[in-house]
Amino acid sequence: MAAPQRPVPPPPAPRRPAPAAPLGRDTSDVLQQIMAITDQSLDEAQARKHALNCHRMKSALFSVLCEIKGKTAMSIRQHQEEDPPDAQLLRLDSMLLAEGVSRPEKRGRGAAGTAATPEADLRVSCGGVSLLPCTRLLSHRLAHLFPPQACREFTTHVTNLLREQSRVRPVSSREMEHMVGIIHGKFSAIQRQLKQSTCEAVMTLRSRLLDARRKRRNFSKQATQVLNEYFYSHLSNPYPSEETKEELARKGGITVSQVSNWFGNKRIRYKKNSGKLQEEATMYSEKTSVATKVRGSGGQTSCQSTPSPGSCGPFPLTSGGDMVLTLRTLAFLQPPPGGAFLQPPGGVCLQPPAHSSWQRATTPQAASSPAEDSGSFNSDVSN
DNA sequence: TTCCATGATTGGCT
DNA sequence: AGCCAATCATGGAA
Repeated sequence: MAAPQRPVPPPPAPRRPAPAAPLGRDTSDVLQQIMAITDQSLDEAQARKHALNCHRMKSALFSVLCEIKGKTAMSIRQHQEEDPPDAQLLRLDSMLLAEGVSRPEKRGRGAAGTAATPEADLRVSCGGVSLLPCTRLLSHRLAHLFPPQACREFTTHVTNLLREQSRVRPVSSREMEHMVGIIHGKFSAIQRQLKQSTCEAVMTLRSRLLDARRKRRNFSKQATQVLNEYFYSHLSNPYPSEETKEELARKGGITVSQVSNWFGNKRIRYKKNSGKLQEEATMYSEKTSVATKVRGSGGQTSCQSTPSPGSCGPFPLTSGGDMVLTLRTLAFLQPPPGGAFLQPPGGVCLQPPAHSSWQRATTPQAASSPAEDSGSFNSDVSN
């Protein structure tokens, strides 16, 4: 096996008059100074830089570096004059604009008038649901993460750095252009990625909101019944406490906020249409009446939880006394259009109670506030 | 398809 | 924060 070829040693340098210091040592000194320059303080570095610039070997070293670079320079890709307009970026831009996340670029004063986007235009309508807070957040995030001047500033910084370096090492203008091109490329990649993720976030939000609307389902019969029973058995004060709401939510298999919504809607609709809902009220009253009779005749008599004193079971509506009051309140609180009070099923005509204040709009004679009743069944008893 | 019922949302009020 | 009133959007019956 042949011995590997050894590189041919460079021919011995022609003899010259001996310098003040050996050449090799001098060169390595200069190189060491260059290498160490980054570890020094600014002042030290400035001083060292000046010393290097004045060094008698500087021009020789510079030309050697140029030569080495000329031989070993990587093939710098001919940088494109100007990137063709990125279709994807344009699409993302127009989408963000449409979504209200970004604002149209203002091109001079004349265009500013048409480009100005009022708050109302930033509203992302999604079936009446506003995405504005989210788009504001995204817009802010986009501007914060990617300020428009960032690329320009960074490019200027790097160019200055290269100019500075060109005093100690060869930096061609082509190389600088190449570096600028790289920076622009990187920045537009970041920009594209950021815009894409923002678009995705907007789309996700939109679809979630649409789904939330679309997936509205009527409550189960169980839930409706539980809610209606409570409502009609507390007609004088249909404002369940937080605990009661939780209990109702648990029983109906819905959330507490759905219970709140339901009571909000129910109160308003009942007030608006109490005459029509009379039938429903009677139905639920009868249901609770039957349930009460069943329980009273040897059924459940034990109290499970008592959210309000004086009532038995999870809700006051299960008590017999409550039933009586349900019928009474029904009679009191649902005046016919003529204004006369209904006669309760028992046949006894009762006077209107003073606690029907939640219907103040329709029964102005009411005096007390819901807070005074506080969902307690005792308030019904007191009347 | 229309109409009504109903659950959810929003803005204003206290 | 809770409530009211108005409104929107969907479900479901006719």
